[in-house]
Amino acid sequence: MRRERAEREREESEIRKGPWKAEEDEVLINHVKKYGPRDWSSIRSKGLLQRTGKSCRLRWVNKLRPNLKNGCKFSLEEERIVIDLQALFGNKWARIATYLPGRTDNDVKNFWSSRQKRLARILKSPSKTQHHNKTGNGNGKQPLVQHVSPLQAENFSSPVEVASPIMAQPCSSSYMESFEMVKMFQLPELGTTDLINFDASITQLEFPRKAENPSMDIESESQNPFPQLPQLEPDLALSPESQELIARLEDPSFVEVFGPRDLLELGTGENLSIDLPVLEVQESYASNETKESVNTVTPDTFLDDFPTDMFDHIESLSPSDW
DNA sequence: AAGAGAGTCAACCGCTAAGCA
DNA sequence: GTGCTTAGCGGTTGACTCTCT
Repeated sequence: MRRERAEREREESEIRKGPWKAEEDEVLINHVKKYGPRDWSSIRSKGLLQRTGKSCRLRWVNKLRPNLKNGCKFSLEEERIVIDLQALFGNKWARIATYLPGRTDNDVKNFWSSRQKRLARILKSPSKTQHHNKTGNGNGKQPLVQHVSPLQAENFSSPVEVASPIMAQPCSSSYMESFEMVKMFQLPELGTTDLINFDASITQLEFPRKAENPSMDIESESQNPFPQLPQLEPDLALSPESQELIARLEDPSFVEVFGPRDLLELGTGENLSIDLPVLEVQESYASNETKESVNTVTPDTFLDDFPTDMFDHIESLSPSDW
């Protein structure tokens, strides 16, 4: 018994852990070249590497595999895809990653957990948000958000608004950066009083063709398979938790963190849709399985991090309040 | 300049399903 | 049918870097 354990310990001590060296990578690559991405455990049994097969596989899948977008931040389009597919599939990172060429499940998972952390941090920091309200340009009288009736909310699904203007920048930046971009526009020139028109204005700046001819997207949108959030009953009593969250939504820092698109999602529930750039997506959405998923949004979706009643009172942003 | 906190990334761990003897 | 091995997946952790105060 004791000998067995000692032997096991000795064996385990021979297993290398931690960061991979370039030489190890080379050995692993050579192995894959010879035998293909399989027989991972044989790498150790042949004495090529002191790594477990599991570790070898992971290294290959996450770092050494060809065509990986290593060191490249998620583009806005990729972010949008992850967000929407997470709402659809739940934490099925490997599955979501199949819609993102060059991305691994680990990438997706890391992206999502970062996002969740950011969200958690924002929701936990009332002091900071209060500070913003006091020191910001606004006098605090004008609400950051305006009430949107269910009827108005329906209009939010216009093609222009659905196709966010600052998407589709390969290998670009996060929501924060894109929001910086938005802020760079001279807001008064946009001559709008609500975010929807504001959004459309940016669309005109960036994608004039699309803005001139919104019907370009109608077709794709009508096929849009992504889940639409259910219309919630207005005038429901808010839980204290929701009231606090709504108070924070009025804070510009919330927008800075999640970006206007996220706020739109929260505000209307009509924007949980994207123009999917990747192949199989449309196809798979047509499947029965996916149709089911659409109707049963998983409990761990981004939106489910919020109390359900809070959406009743979320309203659209006025650019002048930014 | 230094420390704290946040963000990012790579790697490990535990669990499960599939394949096989 | 059962048990073992392997591959794959999702959760978690820890090191490192960046940013802010």
